[in-house]
Amino acid sequence: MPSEALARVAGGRKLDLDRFLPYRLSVLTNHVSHAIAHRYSVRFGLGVHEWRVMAVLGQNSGLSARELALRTAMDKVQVSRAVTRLVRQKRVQRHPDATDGRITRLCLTSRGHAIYDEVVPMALNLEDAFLAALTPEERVQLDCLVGKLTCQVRLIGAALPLPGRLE
Amino acid sequence: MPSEALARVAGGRKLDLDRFLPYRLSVLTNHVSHAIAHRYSVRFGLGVHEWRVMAVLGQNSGLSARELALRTAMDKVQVSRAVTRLVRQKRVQRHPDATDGRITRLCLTSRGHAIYDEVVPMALNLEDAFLAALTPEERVQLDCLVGKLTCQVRLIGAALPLPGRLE
DNA sequence: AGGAAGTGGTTTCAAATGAAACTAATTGTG
DNA sequence: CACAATTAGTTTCATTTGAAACCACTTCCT
Repeated sequence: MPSEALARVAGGRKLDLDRFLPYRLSVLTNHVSHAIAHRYSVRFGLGVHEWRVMAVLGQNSGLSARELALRTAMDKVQVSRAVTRLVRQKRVQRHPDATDGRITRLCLTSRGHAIYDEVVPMALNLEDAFLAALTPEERVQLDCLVGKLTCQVRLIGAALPLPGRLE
Repeated sequence: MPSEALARVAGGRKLDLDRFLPYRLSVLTNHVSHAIAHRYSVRFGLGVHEWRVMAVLGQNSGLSARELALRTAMDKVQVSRAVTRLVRQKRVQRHPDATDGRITRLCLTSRGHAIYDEVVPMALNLEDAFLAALTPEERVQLDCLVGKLTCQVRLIGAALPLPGRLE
């Protein structure tokens, strides 16, 4: 009875990390994020969160912090901090909202826009470089699969509050 | 000439975050990781890194910290800290290596194994829950695509040291 | 053998993070 | 109108993280 170097059985199945999808996804994503982040961080001193905020503002000027949080999947604290840094660097500007005193509307400064216009092609080129490994059909598949999984993970996440009711 | 609310053009293309693959992957992965981590963290006080170490040791007992780092895609500092915590909790044991005094070999304690045997089915069930969104063929596709992308990202990552030579 | 260079692993220190508390403005309600 | 309940956003504090410096041991080289 070989006692170790033998993965434990669980519900009849073993856990093999190299075939465990969440793990593989995580490794893949970390590498991708790092590769991209590395490029613009060395060039502009931009962190991931800062860049995300800029990316969304570049597309959609005048959002509030809360709206940013929704669109970036960051929480409001992260948004707040990223915006603070960006404002300090004069890459983003705050404008008080006309009708609601709690809200500040955010947009890129011209300086911010200049950076945006430089980073976007970097990001797109890097995306191209990754996708170069796939055929056009495979890219369509990927798009579809990621969409479905994202949708599914939201469903499951919604059911999460329940503690250990999985088994 | 509509000056804003109009994404800037970059090399002829706009950046639309919702269609930008690295971003979508990142959001997806974060949700998945969180969903899983949440479950075992509430139940066992296990962090992501600790669980990864345990997962690998459960499969392959007696690895060194460096080998763990390779298999988990964590760096050696993270491994060191995760192992320190796990040892403190008596979930992992260190054994000096017979022939190389720098190395310590690591393995799960019986206590660690018990946890492993409980977490594995949780993880597998959750994986099933995600994959339930896909047909069997789609799962095969996904497997293949993730493999190709992971391979590609390694290639690109290897070329990374070059600073801004992308454009 | 003996010192330089390399490796495994831990520690240190500054910066990033997350959760909860907090401020300020708004909305709702009696 | 006044006062509780919400919402936007910031701050605080304890913990985590990442990078570089740091030991201890081994290997390489002469």
